[in-house]
Amino acid sequence: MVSIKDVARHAGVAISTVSKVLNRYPNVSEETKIKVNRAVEELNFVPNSVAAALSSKQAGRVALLVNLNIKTQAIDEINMQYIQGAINKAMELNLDVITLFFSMFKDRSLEELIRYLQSQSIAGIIIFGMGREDDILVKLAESQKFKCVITDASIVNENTSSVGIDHCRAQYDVARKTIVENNCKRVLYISGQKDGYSAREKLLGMEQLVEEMKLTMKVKNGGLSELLARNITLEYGEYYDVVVCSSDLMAIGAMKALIEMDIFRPVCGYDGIILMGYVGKQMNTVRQDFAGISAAAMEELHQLLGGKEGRRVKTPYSLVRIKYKDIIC
Amino acid sequence: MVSIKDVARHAGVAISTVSKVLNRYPNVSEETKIKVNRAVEELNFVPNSVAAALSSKQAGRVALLVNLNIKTQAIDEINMQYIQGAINKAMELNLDVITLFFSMFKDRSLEELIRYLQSQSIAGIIIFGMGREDDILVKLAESQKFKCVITDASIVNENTSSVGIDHCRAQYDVARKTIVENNCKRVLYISGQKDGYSAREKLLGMEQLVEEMKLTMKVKNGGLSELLARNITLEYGEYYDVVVCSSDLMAIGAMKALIEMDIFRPVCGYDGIILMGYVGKQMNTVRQDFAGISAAAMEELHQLLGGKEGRRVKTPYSLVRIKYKDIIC
DNA sequence: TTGTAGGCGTTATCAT
DNA sequence: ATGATAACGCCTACAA
Repeated sequence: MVSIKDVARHAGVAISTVSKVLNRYPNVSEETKIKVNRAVEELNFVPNSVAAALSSKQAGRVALLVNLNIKTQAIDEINMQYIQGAINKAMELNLDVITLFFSMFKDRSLEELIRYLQSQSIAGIIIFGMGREDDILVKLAESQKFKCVITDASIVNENTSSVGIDHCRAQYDVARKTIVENNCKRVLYISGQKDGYSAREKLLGMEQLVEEMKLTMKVKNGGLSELLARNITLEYGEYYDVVVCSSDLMAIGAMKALIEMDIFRPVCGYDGIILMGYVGKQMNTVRQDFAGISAAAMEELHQLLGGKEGRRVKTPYSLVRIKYKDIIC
Repeated sequence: MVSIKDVARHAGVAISTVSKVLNRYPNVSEETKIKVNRAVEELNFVPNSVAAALSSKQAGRVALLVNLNIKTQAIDEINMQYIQGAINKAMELNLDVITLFFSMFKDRSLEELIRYLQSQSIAGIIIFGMGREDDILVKLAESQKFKCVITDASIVNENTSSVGIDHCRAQYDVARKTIVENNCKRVLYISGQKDGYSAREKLLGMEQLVEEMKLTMKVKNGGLSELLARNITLEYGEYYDVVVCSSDLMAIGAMKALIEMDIFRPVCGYDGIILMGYVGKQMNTVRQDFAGISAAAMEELHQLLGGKEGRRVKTPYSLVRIKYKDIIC
């Protein structure tokens, strides 16, 4: 393996000089820069990121914490895009990434988790799909031991940013569109995890809408479960004009139930997953660009690692209907 | 951060002694082992794997190479299970993992790829879902610069193992079952990527079956594309008794086409993905335990890193029908 | 502006 | 059986 030492020798300068050039320090003459860069080229030198990570605590090792729910593989799509977007952006930014799953820490303490991350020389973490029930992770962010970016939540402090779409507005938008299109009055709203961060925001959006349009609304907690949403719909569906769901999976459960009941009610979902195209009936939904969100999260983490303060970053969304013909290829 | 040095001091021994205890070297007295382990406990010491990786080339850093096809997110399920199974097993075995995607190396040379992996101190790699067209990866395995495990292929050499189910038998089994159940004679077989490793094996299984049962068979290349399978079925479906597909996605495409054509033909798939439950019509398919396969792959890589020779590892499979009711939760 | 040298936390090779 | 000590490859004061 060709090391910085070889480059230094080849270029006729000191090791530290090479390091400075590589890390774009000021106070290096154009001339030596060129010498060094040529040596790098000629030797095909690629810096060893492991050594870099060991040497400086600043080095960008990043952990992805993914909330992988084994039971609903249908939404692996979302996590996969999260992972993909993050890793690709990380490569661009020259950050090293390790991927971890919530389940790995289910019965570990906060301290253990922190020690594990430290043993991996992790400087920053991104948490995907955290809910209120994942209290270790909430505490992890609040401990501020690491730079931290969270999607779909709203913890913000000096070392923590949140990235994601405006759930309140998005939920409002998609529900309004569906309701107006179908001229509905009585809304059955199947919400997500109780006490989830985004669940609260979405509910807020619904309440605004209800007030504004003078609707009536029944709220049931579907726990992000397709089955629960199905059962709720079987029980209450016929008494309402529209079923608004805070996730596509629940929307699918609701729609399948309605089809079985042989009654028509418009249903709208939330997320924009491909699976929506396989259900037969089209529904309005909110398309989030998950890969984009996680790329933005990585970018934001990069900023935090560079010393910037935590903040809230809003990402764009759009309203769509997903058709089978559009998604197959 | 508490380091090996602290442990040494706390236990009243030398650093190297601690290291020996931690890595289960022989020639350490019971007494000192106990002393050291107590110190480890008391200080909550967790070894820094980055430093270990830097110090010893043996250290187990592993790269996952995943073939992520952005266009067919429906099968992210498979890759997600691969990733999950591998990472969980790696944690068990104390191996560090980084995840990479084929797309990152699309227009890079083999040498660049090797250098990149070396710069990450990677000792072993697992390649998921490689096809013949990914020639860089084939060369990567053949270069033997790293210990290597491959799923769904069959490169085996001193430093390379292959892990996966017996595609020839599995394809034979699922097709036979479907054909016998429906008493078919004329088979339309939609195969996968031309020249893919597993595609060849599956075709072999079909040819055996055709000969054995005295069937006639037309083989069309569906390129693992739902759309292509759909079009093939639209064109040829009616002239055959059964449509055998070498992937679930293609089976779904075929089934949807048949439903549109309003004719019934049994269809069978391959992989056992959840999406099969959303199509409405049940089909026979081969269920592979992808997480199990990748766990086995990681285990095998661990063996290779420990000095064992490459080999072929067969994993189990089963024939199933996936029903909507079974998969929702 | 450039170079020297110490350190990051381990592992591994020697002596002892 | 145990302990110094030199790597591993890089970063970064600090000195020149």
